[in-house]
Amino acid sequence: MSEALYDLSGLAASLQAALDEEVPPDAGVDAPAMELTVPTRPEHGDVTTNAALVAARRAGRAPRDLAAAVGARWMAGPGAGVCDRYEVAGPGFLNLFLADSWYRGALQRLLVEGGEYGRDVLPVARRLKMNVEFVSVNPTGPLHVGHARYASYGDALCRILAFAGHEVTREFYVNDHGTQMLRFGQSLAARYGQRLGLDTRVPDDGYQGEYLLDLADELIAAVGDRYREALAAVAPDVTTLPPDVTGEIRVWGRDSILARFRATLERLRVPFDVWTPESTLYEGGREHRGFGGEVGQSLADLDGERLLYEDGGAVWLSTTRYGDDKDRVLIRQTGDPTYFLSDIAYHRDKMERGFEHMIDIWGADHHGYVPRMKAAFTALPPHDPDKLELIIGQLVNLLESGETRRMSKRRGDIVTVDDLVDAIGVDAARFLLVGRSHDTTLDLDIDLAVQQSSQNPVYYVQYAHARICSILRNLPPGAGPAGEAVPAVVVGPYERALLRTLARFPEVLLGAAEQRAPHRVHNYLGELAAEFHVFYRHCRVLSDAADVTAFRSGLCAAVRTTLATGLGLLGVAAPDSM
RNA sequence: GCGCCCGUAGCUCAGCCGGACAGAGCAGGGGACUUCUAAUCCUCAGGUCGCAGGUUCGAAUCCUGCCGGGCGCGCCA
Repeated sequence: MSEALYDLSGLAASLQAALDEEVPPDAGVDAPAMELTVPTRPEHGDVTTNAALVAARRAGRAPRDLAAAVGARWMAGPGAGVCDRYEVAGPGFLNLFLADSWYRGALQRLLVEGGEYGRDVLPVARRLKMNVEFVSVNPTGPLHVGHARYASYGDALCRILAFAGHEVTREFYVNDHGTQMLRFGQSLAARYGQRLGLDTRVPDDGYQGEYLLDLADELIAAVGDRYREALAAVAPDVTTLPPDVTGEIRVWGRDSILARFRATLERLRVPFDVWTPESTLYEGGREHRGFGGEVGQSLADLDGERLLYEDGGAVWLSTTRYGDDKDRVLIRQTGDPTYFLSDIAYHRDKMERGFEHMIDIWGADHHGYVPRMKAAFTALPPHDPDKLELIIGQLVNLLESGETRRMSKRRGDIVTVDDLVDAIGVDAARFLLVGRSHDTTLDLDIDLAVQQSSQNPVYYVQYAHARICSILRNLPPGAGPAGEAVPAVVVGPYERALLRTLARFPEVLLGAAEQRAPHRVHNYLGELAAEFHVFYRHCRVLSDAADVTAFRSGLCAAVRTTLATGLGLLGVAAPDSM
């Protein structure tokens, strides 16, 4: 029997072949794909397929008759060695009751694949050179818990996409060019002045947060009173400072905050490959409409497409040509570029870097921006909207003992990522934040999270891993899984259940990657851990029978490896002991 | 007003590219530690899948319309 049969996709392929022999596929018709699943109810078999239901119409046969025919054909062929019996049930399901030999073969596969189990589930043809951009916060203040969600989601997604076979570059776009940065620089300058005893004031529309006082202290430590005179000359109004002074302060502040970002994200186990500052998009290159760099090139491209026009002293892009509901300004009346123009240049830059697919992860408060970004992207060569995928993550509602708490960075009223990690730890935070679909608003009650952190489901999963490590440590010498050899023991119900769950892992990963849904891995790990804990309660691993010990410890090793792989994909540690 | 997301057990949410009597965690009731880690296991209780239509052999899942909540609709980012 070929090794390929000992996993779900192998079984599915052989059943598909039997179906195709029974009902030759119609080249012209795109039939819905058959599915092979592990049913929740044991009487529905070890695995079940809807193949006959899906093909019945095309075959012009009754689903139950077709299921019986496919079952008989399959059992006479590839199923003979791995399946005890089959049943036709319900409207036409084909339920398979697998033999011990299949389970032993499945375990053997798991042991052979080890830590590689589940890797590269994507067919080669569908693997892409991808860029995933996420977090991308203005460097004007600390990262708050909302950012922690996108960081955790984006990071887990990147890990999953890469594990599934894509080549992934993780990127942080730094908005360091616009009005908000200007206000940030002025606010920092004012705080710096205050620390030097001047009566400089933070502008009304500036950043009032106290963290800028800390930053001002650091600035003094770095440059002393270098800007004192300039500030004293304009006090209390910092908005009239010479541009070179605010510029220097702004850049220093930006770099200082970016350094903090890096430290916090590293702590959260969210690494980035590339940090692209918006300001660099304006540097170098030939000028067009007064702008150099990637920005100038983008303007030239769009002019080439005849999509730019002037109105009211501003330069507009005709995004309506590509489905937006109104045109958008790229260059303001004042001559200043809009954020949108930078963003267009940024995406042009990513395309030039050769990515076959780009994912941007944005917060729901930016979703209104999607049509114009799509339109602009499509307007640029190669005019392919499918290369850009915009994922909108819903927001985090911060609750305080049941009451919604509003956060505002400019007011400085925030709960930071570091606060969260201090309170509940990285593992609990990451597991909590990717446990739900990105499409659902997440209610986060910090007090409750702290209170409940000890019963966070993450420990349930980690405990299963630690338990297995302990068991394997207690194995007498030579009693462990004997390499890849799986003894011919009878496979009991708990072992079977565990192996079926293990067998689902590649499909779970594929679904998580395709649907951009890390929470599927999260949920799967809970199921696998539960299945293991049940097995542990009912089956003694270290037994007197050498073959049983070898089989069960092999099974444990496979569970441990899969747990470790899955936890790793979520950025959560897999401890050897707890 | 228009657009996007959500509405499933007391709470927080899975399931949603159609499939067999709707799942988990937490909270609640009752049990199990001379045994490889009790951060565990077993068990009980708990639901008009927001409402109403439609498509289908089959709808929590797809379509339409309502209702409720969140977020947007700047020459801010």
